[in-house]
Amino acid sequence: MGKVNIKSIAAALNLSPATVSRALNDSYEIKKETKQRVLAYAEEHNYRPNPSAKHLKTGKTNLIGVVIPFLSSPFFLEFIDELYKLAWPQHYTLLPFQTQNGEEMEKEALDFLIRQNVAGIIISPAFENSNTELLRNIHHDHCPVILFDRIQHDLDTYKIGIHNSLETYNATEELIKKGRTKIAFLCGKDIGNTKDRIRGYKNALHNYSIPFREEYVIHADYQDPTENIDNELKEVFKKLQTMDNMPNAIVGGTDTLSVKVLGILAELDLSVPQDVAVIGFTNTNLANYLNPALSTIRQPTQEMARLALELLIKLIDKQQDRRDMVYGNFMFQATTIYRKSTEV
Amino acid sequence: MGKVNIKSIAAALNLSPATVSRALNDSYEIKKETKQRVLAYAEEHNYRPNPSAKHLKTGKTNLIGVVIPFLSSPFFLEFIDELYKLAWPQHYTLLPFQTQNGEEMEKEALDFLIRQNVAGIIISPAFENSNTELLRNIHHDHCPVILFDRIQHDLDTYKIGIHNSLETYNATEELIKKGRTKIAFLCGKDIGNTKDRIRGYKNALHNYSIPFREEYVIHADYQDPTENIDNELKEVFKKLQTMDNMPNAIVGGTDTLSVKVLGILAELDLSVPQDVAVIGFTNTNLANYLNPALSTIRQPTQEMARLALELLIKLIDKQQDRRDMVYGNFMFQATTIYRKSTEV
DNA sequence: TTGTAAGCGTTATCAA
DNA sequence: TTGATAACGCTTACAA
Repeated sequence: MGKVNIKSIAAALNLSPATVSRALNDSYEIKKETKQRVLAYAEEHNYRPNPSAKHLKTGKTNLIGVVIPFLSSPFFLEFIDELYKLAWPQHYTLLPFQTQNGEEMEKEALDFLIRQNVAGIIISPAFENSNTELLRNIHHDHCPVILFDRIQHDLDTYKIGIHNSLETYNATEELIKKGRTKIAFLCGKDIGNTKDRIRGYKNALHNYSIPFREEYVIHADYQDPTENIDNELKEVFKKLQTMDNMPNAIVGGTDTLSVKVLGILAELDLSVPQDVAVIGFTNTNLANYLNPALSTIRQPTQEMARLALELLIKLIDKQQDRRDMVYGNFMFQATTIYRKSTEV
Repeated sequence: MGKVNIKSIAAALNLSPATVSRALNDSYEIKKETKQRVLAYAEEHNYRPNPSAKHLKTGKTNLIGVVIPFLSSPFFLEFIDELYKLAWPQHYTLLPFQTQNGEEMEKEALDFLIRQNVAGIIISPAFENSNTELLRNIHHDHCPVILFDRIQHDLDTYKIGIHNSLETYNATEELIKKGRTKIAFLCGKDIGNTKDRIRGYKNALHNYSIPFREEYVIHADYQDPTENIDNELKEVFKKLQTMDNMPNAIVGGTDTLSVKVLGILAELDLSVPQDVAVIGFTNTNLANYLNPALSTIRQPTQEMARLALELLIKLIDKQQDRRDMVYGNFMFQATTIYRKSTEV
C-alpha cells in the first residue's frame, strides 16, 4: 500500500493533479461528477492531505501558538483548556508552550512558532516587557500577536486582562472592613501583574489610614508553581510570629501561593480565619474543598479565552497592516467569592 | 526585508544552495571557512529554517504527539508537564491533544497527528481498546505508538502503567485493618483502569470475608473532570445515608473524585475520618492542604513520563519493523501516603 | 570541496 | 472543465 496523495489519486482516476486538488478543495470550477469521483476515491483510500506541502505552497497554516508561563497553574490551565475547546471546531490547532517565566525560553518558543509559521499567537509574557522587540517584529511582519493576563507590555496590540489593582483594592478593603489592620500581601516574584496588585493593596491601606509596612509584602521566590517552597515561606511567617508581627490577614497575589499558605498557617498553629484571614487570586475549583474553604478572586478565564481567540482570528483574517491599527484593552471583571477563610 | 532562506543566503554569498544547506547542517564535506561564512550570515540575518520544507523533503519531523483524556486532571497534567521538560532539550516538540474520553475526538486527534507526520505518539486511550485498528495501523505503518496509564489495550507495544488492582487492594486492605467494613468504591465511568481497580477492591473484601455490595460501587458519571457533578454525587450518598447504608470508608478510584467527595461528606455533616475514612488515587499536590489532608495513592508520574519518552525515542531511532518486535509492560509502583483522612 | 538538478506534495497560473 | 507546468524551501545523489 503505497502512500496515497494527490498524484496517486490523479493517476488512479486518469485525472491531473490539478483537477484532483480542485475537487478536494471544493473549487467551483469543476464538474460535479468529477468531484464526486475524487472525493469517493479519497475517502475510500483514506487520503490525508499533507499540511507541510500545503503550507510550503500557500505560506499559511492553521496553527495558533499559545505561550504561557506555566501549564501547572490553574488559571493558565483553565485558559488553555478553553482555547482547546474553541479552536478545534474552527479548524485551528493549538501549539502550547511554557516559558517558566524565563525570557530565554520565551524567545525559543517564539522562534519555534515563527518557524512553524503559525497563523497567530496568544501570549501571557514571561514578565513585563519580556522580548518586546521580538514580539513587535512578529506582530508586524509575521503574524498577529495578542496579549492576555500579563498585559503590562509595550507591544501595541489587543490586550485582555482584569483590573488587578482594583480587584486587589477591593479584597484588601473587605479585610479592613472586617476589622483587620495587619494585612500582608503575598506575591510571587517578577510576574507582570504583581506591581498592579501591590498598588491596589497599598491604595486600600492608604485610604483607610493604615500605615504600609515593607515587611508585610512577602515575596515567595519560586520558579515553578509545583516547586516546593513551603519551608522558605514558613520561615518568613515564623520570623514575623516571633517578632510579634504576625499579620492577621493575608492577600494572596498569585494563583498557587494562596493555597499553600493555608497549610503553612496550620503548621504554625494559627487558625484561619480567627487568627489570620486569607483571600487570594486563585482559579482552582478546589478552593471550595480546602480547609477552610478559601475565599478567592476568580477571573472569568473562559470568557477571556473566548475573546482572545475571537480577536486573534479577526486579525488573522484581516489583511491590513497591523502597524497602523488602533487596538483596545479589554478589561474583565473578576468575581470575588467570600468563603470561610475570610469569615470573622 | 525579503524572506531569508537558503536560496537568498546562497545568492548573497555567491554559493550554491547545496553548499549553504551543508554548512547549516554541519556536514563534514565542507570547508571550515565556508561554513563559518554561512553561519555568520545566517546568524546575522536571523535565518529560520522552514520545517515544512525540511519535512517535505526528508519525510521526518521532530514532533511527538501526546494524546490524553484530559488536561485538567492533575495526573495527566503532571505527566505532560514532565514530558515538556524532557522533550525540548532533545529537540522534540510536543503536540498535545485531549480526547475527553471520546473515541471520535481521539480519532480526529490521531488523524491530525498522522497528517503532521509526527515522529511518534504517546497515548493514554479514551477507553479500553478505543481506536484499536487505527492505532495498530499507525504503529505499523506510520510511527511508533506507546501506551501509558490506560494500558488495557490490544495494541501490541510498550505499555507503561501501575498495578491498579494491587494498589487498590492495598488501600482497601489498609482500611479494613483499621476496622472499616462498610467500604465503598468510587469510580468514574468507562475509564480504562476502573475495572482493575474494582477487582483489587473486591479481592481485598473477599480475602477478609467482607461481603461485596453492589450499591457500594458508586459510579460518578462525568464527562469532564471540571464538570460539576457534586449534586448528583451528593444525592447518591444522601440516599445511602437515609437507608442507613452509609459506608464508613471510601476508596476513590479516580483522580478528581476523591477530592470532591471530601466536600460532599462535609455537607452531609459526616466527619472524615471519624465517620468515613477516605483514600484516593490523586496526584494533586493540594491533597496535603485539604480538609482533612487526603490520603493518596500517588503514581510516579515523572518517572513514567521519562520512561515513555525514552522508549518512544528508541523506537523512533530504530528502523526495525515494529510488527515483529517483542514489547514489555513496565509497571511502576505507586506510593501510598497516609494522611489525616485515613487516621482512625 | 562545491555545484547541478531533481523531487518531496501541494496549489496557482496559464493554456487548452 | 481540465491539464501542463512552475514553484514553495529544502536535501541529496551525482557530477565537476
